[in-house]
Amino acid sequence: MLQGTLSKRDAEELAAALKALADPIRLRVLSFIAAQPEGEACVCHVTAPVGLSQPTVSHHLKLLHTAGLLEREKRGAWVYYRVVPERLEAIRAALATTPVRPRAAKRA
Amino acid sequence: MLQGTLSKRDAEELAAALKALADPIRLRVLSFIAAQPEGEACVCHVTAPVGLSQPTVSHHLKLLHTAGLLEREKRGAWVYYRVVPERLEAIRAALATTPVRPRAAKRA
DNA sequence: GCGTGTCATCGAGACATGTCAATATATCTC
DNA sequence: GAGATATATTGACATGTCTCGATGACACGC
Repeated sequence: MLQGTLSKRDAEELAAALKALADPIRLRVLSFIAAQPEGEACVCHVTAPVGLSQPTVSHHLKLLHTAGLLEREKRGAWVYYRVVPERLEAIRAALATTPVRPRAAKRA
Repeated sequence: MLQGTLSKRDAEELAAALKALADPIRLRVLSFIAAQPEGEACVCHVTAPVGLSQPTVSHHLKLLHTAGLLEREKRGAWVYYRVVPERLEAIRAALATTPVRPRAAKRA
């Protein structure tokens, strides 16, 4: 997708997605959740590893969710977050400089 | 690289690289330069397409250069910038969730 | 050397972001 | 319903980022 000059709208969209990723805390949260055996984690489970207050973690989770990188599922009093690999893959594909191989980005 | 939980340092490094990309102007600048037939462009050539002042464009170019995404070459009064595809590729590789195929990330 | 053109840096203003304490909302248990 | 636990929202503060005009630094041609 980085072949021709990006349109204003495309650039803004891609930048918004990258902005969600461009934070060390959010990257750690994302990788932490992805690394769970069940592939999911509730907020209270994430707070300790990153060493920040619960509201702050909640805020980051919200940003990641809004960016489509995490999906949210409420189960009782808990809220479980799970990574959306397709979304991450789409962002990676958007950064490809070499012509996108037809197969690689196909599965949505 | 997004397999285990990212270390603090790795997360900060990757976040810094993504921060350089996470701006619509910089994405457009990057794609614009990459789209040039010669693969390079001088500052004055970039200013008009993005519609911002010269100091602002210079600032963005500096950020991209600092992040290792652009290389700088001075030729007379002009300064030419060129995309460093390996750097972009490294960032893409760092975002891979699926186990990295041994071949893909090999060429540094 | 002087004017012109290109690029970088500086300083300042406007705005966005990360963080927390305090509070609100929701759920479960008793 | 009261108390306890989990999560989200609010308000406030500090810090970072984007942008510009003004200025500085360098190269070229006369």
